[in-house]
Amino acid sequence: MPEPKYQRIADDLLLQIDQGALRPGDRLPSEPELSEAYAASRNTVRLAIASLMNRGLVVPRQGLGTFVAEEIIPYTVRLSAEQGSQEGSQGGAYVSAVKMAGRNPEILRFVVEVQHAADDVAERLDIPAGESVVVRHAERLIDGQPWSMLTSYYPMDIASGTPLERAGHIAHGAIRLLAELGHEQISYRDEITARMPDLTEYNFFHLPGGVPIIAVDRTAYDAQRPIRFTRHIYPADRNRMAYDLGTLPDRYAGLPKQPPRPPGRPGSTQRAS
Amino acid sequence: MPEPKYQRIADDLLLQIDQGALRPGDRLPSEPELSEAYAASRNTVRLAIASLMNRGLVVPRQGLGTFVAEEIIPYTVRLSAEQGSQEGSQGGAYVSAVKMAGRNPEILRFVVEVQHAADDVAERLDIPAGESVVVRHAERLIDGQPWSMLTSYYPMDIASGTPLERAGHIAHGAIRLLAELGHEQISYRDEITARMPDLTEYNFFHLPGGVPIIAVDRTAYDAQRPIRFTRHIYPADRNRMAYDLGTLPDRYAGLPKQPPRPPGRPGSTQRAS
DNA sequence: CAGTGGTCTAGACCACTGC
DNA sequence: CAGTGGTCTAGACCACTGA
Repeated sequence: MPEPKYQRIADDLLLQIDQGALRPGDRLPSEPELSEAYAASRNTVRLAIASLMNRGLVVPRQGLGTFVAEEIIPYTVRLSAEQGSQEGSQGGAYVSAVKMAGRNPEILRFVVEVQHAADDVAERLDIPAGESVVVRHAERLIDGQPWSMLTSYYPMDIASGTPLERAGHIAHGAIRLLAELGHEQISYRDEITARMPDLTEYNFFHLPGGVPIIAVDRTAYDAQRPIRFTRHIYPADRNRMAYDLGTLPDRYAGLPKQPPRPPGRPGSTQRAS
Repeated sequence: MPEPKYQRIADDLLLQIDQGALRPGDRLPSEPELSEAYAASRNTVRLAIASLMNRGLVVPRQGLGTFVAEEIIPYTVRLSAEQGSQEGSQGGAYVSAVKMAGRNPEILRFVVEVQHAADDVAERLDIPAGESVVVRHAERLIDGQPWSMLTSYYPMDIASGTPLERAGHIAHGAIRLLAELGHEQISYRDEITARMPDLTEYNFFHLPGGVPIIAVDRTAYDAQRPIRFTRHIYPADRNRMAYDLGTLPDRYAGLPKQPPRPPGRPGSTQRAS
């Protein structure tokens, strides 16, 4: 048997989804129905469905059935700073950007603490591993939905004795505060990776199966040294990151309202089995 | 039973991996062994292992056993252009950048064709959907390993009658050629998303389970309009994207040689179940 | 209530690996 | 060859949902 039976079933369902016979929101045939239709045991049918779940194509709902995943309109996060208005982190920049997009931002579970720097944090801040750092953690919502988690790390010698090491919001944003402290942010490096979520992320974002997260690690510098390291975690199904480099022609400078369909390799909609 | 048995087994194995009792490359106990140890059926054990596979933590090898996934040192892709040396695509920029990192670049399956623009491509190029576009597709290797796939789309009126619509490499890179054609690239927008791989990507990259791909969609502009749209696909387990914005202090300007451990939420190594 | 997916068992045969 | 994971069956009981 060159093609396992469960894969044939999965391919068949996939085809129906791709061709539109099953549209987003539609219910799949129940497991007993599929079992009958393909002359397979229920376990085999479940294997097929599991492979679709792992790719985020279908979502099971207890007592109801299994449904083709709905398409989500991604929110575009602009990560390149316009001149003069550097992008903040916990600060007002996020709130105003989201409001401008006609959506409602909230901030949850704001936590401030002192930790020993892990290897990756220490390397970015150019301090010895294990050194104390001030950590500010926040969880953001948009329109009541969990949208991103972020954690900022400040070198102790910069944050110590400032509002940064105390809980609560920073009046005009952390970047402004850092500048007043003599550490004007003049550059940053972003490092972007993607992976499957860990348990915390999975729970916070209510992620369905088959949805990775995008991690944006931003190291901010003043003229001499790193002044802050921030890790943003975004669920990949409802976010996309954007960088504008150079000056775009005026009419293309805005962000698209209605983003086109999510990227795939055009001309082949087939998914991995 | 608040905790299903298969999840308890998965959590237990996860703990052993996190705590180092099982290190990368180690073989897990065989399924019959686990079945015995946890007083569970083999199917239940397999359920537990499947959940670890879906997160890319373990890799099964037929006839040998199931092994803890090896760590991979990611290659850092610098996506921000330095002034004066705009980043190319199929061109020499990639080859020289990789060589500079002491690795061996190759290009596979170079394909050039004319297609009708899909919605997303048409929107980026600001042309009507279905319009003809010149498509150039390439697959890249580094050190013999599949590393990225890229597809560039050119508006017909720009590429027509030029080397762009013919197969083969462009002498000094496509950007230089575009400039000579009167379309100097002065800016671009990158849009970054992540998702699970489709079948083509899965096969080309030899992806283990639980590894997403990163898609970088770059729209390049001259002073007036979009002149090219490029979609890069990178496997997320061996690549990270980097943007430098502003001028970094000299000693921090280079890319890190030995990247630190992959990002997670520091202080909690637990993964989703 | 009947129907759905979630969990679990106890078997079976196969293909592949290293010895 | 014996041991591994890959596939598959035919049952069972449960928790959850909507009517």
